[in-house]
Amino acid sequence: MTESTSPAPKSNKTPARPTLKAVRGTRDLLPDQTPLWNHVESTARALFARYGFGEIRTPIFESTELFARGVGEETDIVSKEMFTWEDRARAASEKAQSLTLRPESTAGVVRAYIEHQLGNTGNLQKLYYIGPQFRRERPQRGRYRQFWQIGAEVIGPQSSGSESPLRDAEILEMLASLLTELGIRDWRLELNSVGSAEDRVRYNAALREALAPIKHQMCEDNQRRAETNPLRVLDSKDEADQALINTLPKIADYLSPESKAHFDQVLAALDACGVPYHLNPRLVRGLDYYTRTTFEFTVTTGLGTQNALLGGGRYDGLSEMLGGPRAPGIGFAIGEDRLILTLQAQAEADNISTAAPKLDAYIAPLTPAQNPAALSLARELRAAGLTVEVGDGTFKLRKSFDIADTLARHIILLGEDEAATNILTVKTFASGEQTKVPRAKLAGALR
RNA sequence: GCGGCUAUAGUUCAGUGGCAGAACGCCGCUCUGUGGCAGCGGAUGUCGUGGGUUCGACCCCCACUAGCCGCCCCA
Repeated sequence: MTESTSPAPKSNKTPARPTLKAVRGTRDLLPDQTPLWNHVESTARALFARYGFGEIRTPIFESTELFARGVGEETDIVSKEMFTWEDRARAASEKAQSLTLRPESTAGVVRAYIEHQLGNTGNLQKLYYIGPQFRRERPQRGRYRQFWQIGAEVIGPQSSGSESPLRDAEILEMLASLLTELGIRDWRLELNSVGSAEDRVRYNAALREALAPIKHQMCEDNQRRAETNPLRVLDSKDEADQALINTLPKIADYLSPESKAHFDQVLAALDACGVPYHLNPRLVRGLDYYTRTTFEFTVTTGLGTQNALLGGGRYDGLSEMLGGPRAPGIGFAIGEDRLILTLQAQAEADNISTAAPKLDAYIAPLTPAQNPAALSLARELRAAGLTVEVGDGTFKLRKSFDIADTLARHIILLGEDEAATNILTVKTFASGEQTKVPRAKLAGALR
């Protein structure tokens, strides 16, 4: 912070500088918001630790090619939603390269897994991350250009058990526990298997064949999807097309015996844990890398049309797509912004405040002469672990009380008497009780 | 990227082609070491930005920007 010692004289003629604002789709989280964010994040961290996950922090930008190869060139995310720029070479030893703000984190995590040869440990890697992601979409409630995801990946060589249906079920059970622990009430788990890469090829062919004679009866979007990505037709919300969509072949009928057995074991483990789910044969994910188990948790409170709270699935071929060893994996990403919106909407419905808790004490020096002693007392109490704010001796007592009541549970009056005797006057707002407390016993009395 | 709605005080919102408003909040006083209630008083602001129409625009028109809703997409 720099202090301006010689303020320029203000002239009425000086045109005001244009106000700078957070750019479209980004926002500031102010101190009235961040306690809830921190609560969500610390709850997630503690829970992930119980499941043996460790935190990974990957760069916020990566080479564009990573996302092109990992997420898929043809996906909307890569083809039209990325913040990409050309980073020019600055020296002969540097190469110009295309860089991109990460639109999701799984590709980066798998890149790190390959780069650091984490598979060579032979152990299953359980990694989680919390951080911002960037997509150039039209902003809306629950959809921002910089948004936050809390995600986790389970990945490793086959010998580590990374392909086991137990991993899928463990992830889903963990998510159910997290949402429950956070107090999300009306979550719903939608579950599907999109099969192995080979299953998908056969299913896609069947879909195209089934769509060919009927697609012209569908809406424009679905006609386009029928050509470019038939799976996405299943996702369509177009009401008029629903009847036709229901006649299309089901992915379940195209799963190989292995894929089906895998999925059945996932379901069996979920049943054993008592985690409720809804099979949704039309649940397909937008990223190319998903295979077999795919899922989505939705909520009905607070999000409007953006009701997907989190999504994820298995990505058995992603490592190879990025030039790495065979390393099956499964992961998810929670839309933290949406999670917060849901919690806030619930709190509002319940008439519960999400405000930060009050400070333990507010110290009110009664005259400016008491200011130094007030700060010294604050230092002592803070060192003892209390949360403390200090007023100012120029404030009138009434103002001190007003401020103190909005901020803190107790007010400590520090005037000449108190300074002389080292016995402080403490008033508790909740009870209205006022007592004299020796300085040495103050910290204990305020807890 | 497409369509619709919206933008006025710190906040929530009224408002009329002719002086910019209310409530809450904020500040002061009544009240010099005991607040919250009450009474009285006070300050709020480029009426989102830029153009246009008009004697005159916060109001009508256009463009832009941003937010919200739906689509698309996704978390």
